[in-house]
Amino acid sequence: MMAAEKSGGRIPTIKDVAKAAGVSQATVSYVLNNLNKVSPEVDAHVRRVAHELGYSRNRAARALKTGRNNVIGCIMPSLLSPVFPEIAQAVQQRAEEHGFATFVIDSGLQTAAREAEAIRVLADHGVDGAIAVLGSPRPASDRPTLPLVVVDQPMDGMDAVYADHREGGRLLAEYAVGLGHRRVGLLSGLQGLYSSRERREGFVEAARGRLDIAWNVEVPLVPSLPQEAVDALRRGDVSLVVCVNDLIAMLALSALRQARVRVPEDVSVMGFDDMQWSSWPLLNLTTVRQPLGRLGRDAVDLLVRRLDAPDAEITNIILPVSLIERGST
Amino acid sequence: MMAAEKSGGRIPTIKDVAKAAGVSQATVSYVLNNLNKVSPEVDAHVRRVAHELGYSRNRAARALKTGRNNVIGCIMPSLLSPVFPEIAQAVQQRAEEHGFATFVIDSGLQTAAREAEAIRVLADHGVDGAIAVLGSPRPASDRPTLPLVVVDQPMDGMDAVYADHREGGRLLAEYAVGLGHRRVGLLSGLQGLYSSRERREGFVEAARGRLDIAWNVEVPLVPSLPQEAVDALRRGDVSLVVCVNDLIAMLALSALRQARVRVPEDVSVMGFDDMQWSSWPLLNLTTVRQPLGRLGRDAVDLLVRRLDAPDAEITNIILPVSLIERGST
DNA sequence: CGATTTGGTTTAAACGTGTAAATCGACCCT
DNA sequence: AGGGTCGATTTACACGTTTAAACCAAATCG
Repeated sequence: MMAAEKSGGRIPTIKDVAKAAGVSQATVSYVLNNLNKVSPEVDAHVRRVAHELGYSRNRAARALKTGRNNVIGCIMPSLLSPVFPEIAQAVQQRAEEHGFATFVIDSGLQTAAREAEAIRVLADHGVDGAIAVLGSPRPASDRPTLPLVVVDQPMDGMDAVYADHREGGRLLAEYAVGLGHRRVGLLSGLQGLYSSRERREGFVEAARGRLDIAWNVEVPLVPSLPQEAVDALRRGDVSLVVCVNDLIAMLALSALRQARVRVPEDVSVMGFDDMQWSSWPLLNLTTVRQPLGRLGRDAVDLLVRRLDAPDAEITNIILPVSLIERGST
Repeated sequence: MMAAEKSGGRIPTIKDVAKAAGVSQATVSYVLNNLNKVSPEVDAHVRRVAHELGYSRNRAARALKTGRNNVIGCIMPSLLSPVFPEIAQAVQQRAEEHGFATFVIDSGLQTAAREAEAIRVLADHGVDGAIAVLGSPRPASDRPTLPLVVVDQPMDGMDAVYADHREGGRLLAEYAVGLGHRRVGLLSGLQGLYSSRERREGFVEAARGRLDIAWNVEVPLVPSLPQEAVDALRRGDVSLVVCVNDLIAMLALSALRQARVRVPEDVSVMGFDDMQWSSWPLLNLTTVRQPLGRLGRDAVDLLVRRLDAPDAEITNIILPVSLIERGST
């Protein structure tokens, strides 16, 4: 009742507020942008009138003028894996602290084309920048015109933040040796992905001469194991299975369960990521933790910095990882 | 090289294109909006020039004129539970088919305030409408000025699409009776939530006189079980535990595992949702499937219909559910 | 053959905002 | 008292589009 109605149901503009308050549009604009250019009494009055009218600034118009939308994008290859939502959540929270809203986009798994598309859509829809977990090595520089912070891998000419995957692989190997394992199997990720490659190489390097890698199956990102992997697990010729990430570890646990192989009595399993569920008793997964929250937060900080200073020098942030011992080993 | 540069590095506007093509802005606009108002040869020429210049329409400006942003919001109480991402993914895909981009927002679990905030943010940021899974019963009608389609529950005066939760509860009860269970425990959801309430009531109604409900613990949405629930599970005085959703079923399985209770030998477990993981051997959960994908798709269809016809009559879509038998019973 | 239609194109006015520059008073100083 | 300062406010233009209305030639018609 008190609000709206005044101008015949139309949505109020700055002009309406100005008229109602008996000042100019500029004054209203100054007030609402918190530039303290106006006297306290006028300020208060304008604010009251604006509130009474239920006025809110039109984003399109202000974006048009300022070239800023205060929206950032967050491109994730999937929301179905639990890892990415954890990052996305951190991104969103930090972005909000900076006054940005977050636009989460699921770019899907068939990397190259859809990622470029996602970037294009974001740019078309006027976001200020984006943080992205990319599958493809290069971001199809078709439209380089969108400030991007890459997460989970370094990339030429771009800000990036990622965990020390190689060190994580090393930690897993050291721990396995310490536990007295000798023959191990690897469920590695697609070697086209930086993180998968690094993790595997870190492990293999540290394992050299101390662990026998009986087999090594490359598992794609889809949430099911290839038959080859299932066969390998069934073979029972290793005392430890090292997985490129917790999701695959979970699939491995599933497959082992189905094959009636006990964990950790018959075989041990290790993962990577320490996603939220890994600590649950049902999984209870020994794993390498990468600080997913910090990954997202640091990425946002980096992006905001870049938006403020487009010519700042490129920054790479490498985050530490740590081994989490649980019941699967 | 061929692109840009021409106007000194500045990002090209419609004016630049017009000048370069030797026509008026209006003509360019007509061409690029696919209104066929211009002759084929001019059309082709304008397109070529626009492409050469690397021109793309400025969203802020066109939003300013048209009042349409071609963006919809998708408000989810969490992305960490696997159910919501499944819906969100469906929403995004369908929205894209309609030419809308999707803005996923994690409203968090502490319902009321943050949901209103999410709606406000979306409205402020100029989305055309939103589809929302709400925790609170009423959407804080502070700012009703955003077309909303509610998912997972009906709501006065709004389009909604949701599964037949009550029928789902009934199915669970029938199935339990058929299996010969007698004493059951309930891990129900917050009774403030429509879906939780309906599921429980459907079950209780159909169970009346045929099943004894030994206990009933209300579990909040956080991903851990309250002590009371764990104690009840440990008591071992029931042959079946019925959970309000698969995530809680998963927690229950975890707790049972920790207590060294075997499933389904010692006790059976049933869930609700049929989220992606429930079919995995590790869980292998008997559950009621609600068509998560259709939920999202229908919601989007409803929303675009409303955007095109703001005065269309309110529609409620109720989707069927079905029982999925697996190994946990 | 002049008047009317028609299709293609342009002109020009919005859309709602931000902000530099101009304006306006009130106040101070010599 | 008159010129100068300074702070508060307004004027007025720009941002990049869309689109109704005007325009103009060429084709059509009575």
